[in-house]
Amino acid sequence: MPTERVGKGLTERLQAALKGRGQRWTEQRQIIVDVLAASDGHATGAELIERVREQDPSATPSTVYRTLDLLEGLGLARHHHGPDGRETYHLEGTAEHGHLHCRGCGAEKELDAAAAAPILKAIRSATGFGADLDHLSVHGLCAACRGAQGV
Amino acid sequence: MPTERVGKGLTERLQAALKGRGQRWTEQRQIIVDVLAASDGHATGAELIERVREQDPSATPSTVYRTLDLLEGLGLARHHHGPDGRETYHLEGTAEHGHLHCRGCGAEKELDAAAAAPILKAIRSATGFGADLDHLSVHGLCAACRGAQGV
DNA sequence: CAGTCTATCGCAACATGTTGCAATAAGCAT
DNA sequence: ATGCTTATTGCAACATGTTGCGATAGACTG
Repeated sequence: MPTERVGKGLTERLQAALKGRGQRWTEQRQIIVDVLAASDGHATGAELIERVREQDPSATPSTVYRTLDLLEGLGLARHHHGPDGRETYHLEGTAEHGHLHCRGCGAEKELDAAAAAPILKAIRSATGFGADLDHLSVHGLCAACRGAQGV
Repeated sequence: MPTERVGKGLTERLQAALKGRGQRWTEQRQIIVDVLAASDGHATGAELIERVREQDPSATPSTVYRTLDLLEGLGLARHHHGPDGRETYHLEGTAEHGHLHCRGCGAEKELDAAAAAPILKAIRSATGFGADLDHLSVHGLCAACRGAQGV
């Protein structure tokens, strides 16, 4: 449980992608990818920074955020905004999913691709938009809270 | 064009609501409500602060944000998060609506209640959630950008 | 009208991100 | 190996919000 290193495959894919664009592979980037892989659910920027600093105290927030941007540019990481506007990050590879935030009980549920399909379809036919499931955050009342409030 | 004051009705409703809870009506709150009413679309916190300061240079961010929280607690104002995590605020009374952000061209469109109805319905039947249209932000690609990218 | 209670205000510090700039160091060429 | 180019880093400053605290000032009491 482990400080488990991310599979070789990912690191090498990354290295290759960077090289192709004239960019560089550094120890810090390795650490950030590892941390991201280890916190495979969602992690806020602050959490990531803290964990990266455990392995390299010299790391600074700007480096971490810039690396996250880079990883997003490469399609290897994603971020989305929580109900409070804070961001959470995760590695691509986790199944794409949206989020449901209940303002009644504070619960947060994931919305997987299958469940989301009809929603994305409705968005598309109503608006023409092809929605990003990873950026879809729905705020509202869950079934239980709706019942409790008699809505 | 007008520095137009908000209708008497609203101010008085506010005053009454506050008094009932042992809270107070102040000049600053009047100004903030006026500013919010004048910028009836959406305004970010920073914009609101700037406009409030035009009328009362002594106003501070904390006061403005705390007043906005208060107004939200009274159900008189709302906020939601933009694509960059920044918040935007508006007075209740503006028609409830969601937002569509295109990551291709950067366009931002409003999603009115009629267009959103099938979407909310799909969310409800897929998840049991009763979604808040005011907090619904969809990120994705608009029809034009999807075409351009051949998606 | 003076006194009291306490909501509200302004300030200062903090939290999370973002950005500009100079110093460092990765990767290539010789 | 050595040097060169320039991507990356660290720092410091900034932007947007949030929070704690002492001072101010509303609103009610006598």
